[in-house]
Amino acid sequence: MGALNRTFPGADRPAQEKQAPEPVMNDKSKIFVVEDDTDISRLVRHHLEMAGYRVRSYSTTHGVLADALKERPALMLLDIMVPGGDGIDLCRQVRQSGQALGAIPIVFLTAKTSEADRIRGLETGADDYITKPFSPRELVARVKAVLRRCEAPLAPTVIRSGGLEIDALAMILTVRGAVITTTATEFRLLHYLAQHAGRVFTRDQILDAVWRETTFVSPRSVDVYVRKLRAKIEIDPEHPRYLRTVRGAGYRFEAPKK
Amino acid sequence: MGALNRTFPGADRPAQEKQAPEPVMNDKSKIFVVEDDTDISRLVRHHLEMAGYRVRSYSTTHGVLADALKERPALMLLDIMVPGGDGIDLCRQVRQSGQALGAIPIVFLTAKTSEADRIRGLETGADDYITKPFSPRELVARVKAVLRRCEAPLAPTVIRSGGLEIDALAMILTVRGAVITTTATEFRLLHYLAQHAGRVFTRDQILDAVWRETTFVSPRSVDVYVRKLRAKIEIDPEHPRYLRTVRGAGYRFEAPKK
DNA sequence: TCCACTTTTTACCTGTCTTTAACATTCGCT
DNA sequence: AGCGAATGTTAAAGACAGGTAAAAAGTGGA
Repeated sequence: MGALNRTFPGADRPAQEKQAPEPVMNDKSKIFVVEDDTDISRLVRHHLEMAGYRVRSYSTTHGVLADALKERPALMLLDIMVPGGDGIDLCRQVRQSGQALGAIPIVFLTAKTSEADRIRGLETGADDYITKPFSPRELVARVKAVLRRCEAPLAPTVIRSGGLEIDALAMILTVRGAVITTTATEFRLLHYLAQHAGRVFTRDQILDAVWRETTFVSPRSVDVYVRKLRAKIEIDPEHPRYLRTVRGAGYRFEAPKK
Repeated sequence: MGALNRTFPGADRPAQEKQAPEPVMNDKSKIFVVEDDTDISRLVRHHLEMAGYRVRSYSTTHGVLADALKERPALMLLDIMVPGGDGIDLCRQVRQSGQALGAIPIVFLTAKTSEADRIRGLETGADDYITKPFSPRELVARVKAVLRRCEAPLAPTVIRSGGLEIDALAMILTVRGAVITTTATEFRLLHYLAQHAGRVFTRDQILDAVWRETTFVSPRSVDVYVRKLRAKIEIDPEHPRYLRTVRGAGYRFEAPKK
């Protein structure tokens, strides 16, 4: 993905379409946290680090923008009220910083449940909004979710594999030339497995990745969806060649050899 | 709905890719539960056991820390209010116990929805927070999720050794160019031994590492699996060069020299 | 509201895997 | 060589994982 320069900046793009910052790759695991309450800051840092991110903390907005330009974090977590200019201002600055940072995902963090704040935050272009108190699980889940959402355009938008064409942006599945309709869950599942073709996932891992957070679903649901997908994509659903069962482990997507 | 509130019938603990045993190994399936309400305690125990965990219950915090140091559970579920010092204190002690236990995941359990408690709990370093009443499914799902998050995200690389290729991510075994199908247990066994090539393991050590903890299996089962593997990977199963028997001790994996 | 559709659970069925136990063989020792 | 212990081998019973279908539960629109 070494594309150097995409021709046009966000000019005619719909605002919400997260455009991958092509020119300079961000650091996929670095997260900036701007939060003045040191307890919360430590807490957040700890859990993000446990989840495998590298964290840089700030207690004011001072210097954040400059550092961000240099270090290109993957995401910013901003307390909506911090000394030295509040998070909303910072968010706005980031969004206006042009191509360099404009697309970076921003998540607000706040004790307030106030609708007004919430709306202001989202209007400035935040990607999500977490109100304190939050569980670490929720925090990490949402950070992951936002990153996942923003990652999609980075990955090739269309996965082509042995007669399948999975267009994630358009959510269109084409099987050997024919467009096949799928439900949202079916599509996400297929997309996820195909994206990591060759790797085995347990049902639990699949639930984590494909199902929405906060739902607690029996692992056997995965089986049901695999079956539905097989009916749609396999030449002979009795002898699946794309969606392989790995007995005792889970499922694996394979591109069948000719 | 005859089965009232069962979780998933004992079945579904997917054969998790048993990862390399890290320096200090906790007991991957043992959970401590500290809860004074015996009804809830029994309920929790029951559902965790159904999900394949071994549970040790306490009705006060007394002795918990000492036991934890000895038994190294994989996770602790603490009621936030228990007699004999509350769960938050215990959590803090655990977190301050240094390397030994400091990283152990802790999940709070509470009837309170009080914001204050919630924040206090999370600030002491809990990993999640479940408020009563909770559904058994949620309980199990969250415990699993926390454990999964804390697992070492070690990327098992492909092990290549004298004509064998053991790809743990894909769960594919290739022997001198040919893909060989294996059962999950066969694969885990081979993977484990190959990962620690050159070292002898007793049957009991192998059972501990490769079999799931909750089952009690005769050590001779190992012999049977070694035989199956030999049939699949050895050039001459009569004179094994990969899976060597160490009489009186156990087995050892070796990469045969050309 | 009803209807159509998606999601999720549940139960049953089948083929495969696991485990044990019995018997055979080999090894190390005296 | 002979003995006992450790390991190899085999087969069979039972457990279990996964496929499947159908019901139940949830959703959204007309």
